[in-house]
Amino acid sequence: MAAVTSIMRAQQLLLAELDGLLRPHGLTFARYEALILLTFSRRGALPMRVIGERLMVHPTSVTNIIDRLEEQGMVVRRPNPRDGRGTLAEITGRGRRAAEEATGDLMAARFGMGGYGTGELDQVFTLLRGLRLAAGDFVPEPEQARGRDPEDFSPASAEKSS
Amino acid sequence: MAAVTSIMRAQQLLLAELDGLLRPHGLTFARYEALILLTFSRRGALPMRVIGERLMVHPTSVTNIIDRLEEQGMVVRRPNPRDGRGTLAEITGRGRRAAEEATGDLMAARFGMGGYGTGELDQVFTLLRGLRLAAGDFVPEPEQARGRDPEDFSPASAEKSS
DNA sequence: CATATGTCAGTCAAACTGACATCA
DNA sequence: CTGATGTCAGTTGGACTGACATAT
Repeated sequence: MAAVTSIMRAQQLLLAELDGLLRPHGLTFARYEALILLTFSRRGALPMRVIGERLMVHPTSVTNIIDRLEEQGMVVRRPNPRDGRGTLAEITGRGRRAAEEATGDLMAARFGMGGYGTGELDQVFTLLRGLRLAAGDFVPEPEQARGRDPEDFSPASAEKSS
Repeated sequence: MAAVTSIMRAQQLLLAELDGLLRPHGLTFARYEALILLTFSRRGALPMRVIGERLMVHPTSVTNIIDRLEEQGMVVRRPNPRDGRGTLAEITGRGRRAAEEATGDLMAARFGMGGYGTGELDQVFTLLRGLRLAAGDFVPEPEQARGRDPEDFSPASAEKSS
């Protein structure tokens, strides 16, 4: 139970700090995650369904998140040329700029994990990996290849399959 | 960033599972935490302010949580005899029963941490302890209920400055 | 007086259910 | 036809701000 409480509280504290850092950029962590996901996709665009899968959020939450990003001009909706039912969310120049600036601030604040060394950050990731995998989360490989972004290989395959 | 994402996602998945387990008991995790806190207090009653401190939640959130628990008859409000401004939240028999039954269900489900051994649970707690302490959270002493696992290698470093 | 406690009204972002139109 | 996709309307639980009454 102490472990569960630790995860809950750690998230609560982290989210408060990160949302505070993101607010000046007009973003919340949920919207920031979606923006980063689009940033790392090949074409800067992903089907709504894929965004929901990767971020593990409900379809209506994806609609909500993209609604807000679209109002802010950080994303535009386009019909999916490969699937008449589908909609693509595509990041705009303004979206890329916002993501870039926000990431700069987050990195300067060490993502709220100041005081943790590389080894410890690695332990956190590794320890929680099992929990995420058991729940069907898409978990990237542990980082080591610097040139390759671990989240960059999925969108294409997901698009073709639909 | 991967570590932060892991904490966020782990919490999201855990919370969904725990809330699902608690729903039949008419509880959410937030309300369950408050109930447990009262259970472990000496007199089964605590000032609202203390509840907010321990759970790291906003005063208005405490009001909200206690409102709901009171509507459910699991808690009653009493004036604090020691402070004319203050209010005590006191757990009722029904509240104790609900907490007990809910805890039974959670333990049966291993608090959503099935697949984790004692040593790993200990690592999670120890690793996140530094983050919580840095934010001023009230963190209990590490558990020694079961035999200590000599598995943790860098517990001290997580506690150090941050 | 200033400060602390708790509540109230209202806002906000998010997660959800159920229904639905559309298309594969 | 069934099933997948995305949206809409509405609800819920929680976090928050600002104002406030009351008491230390």
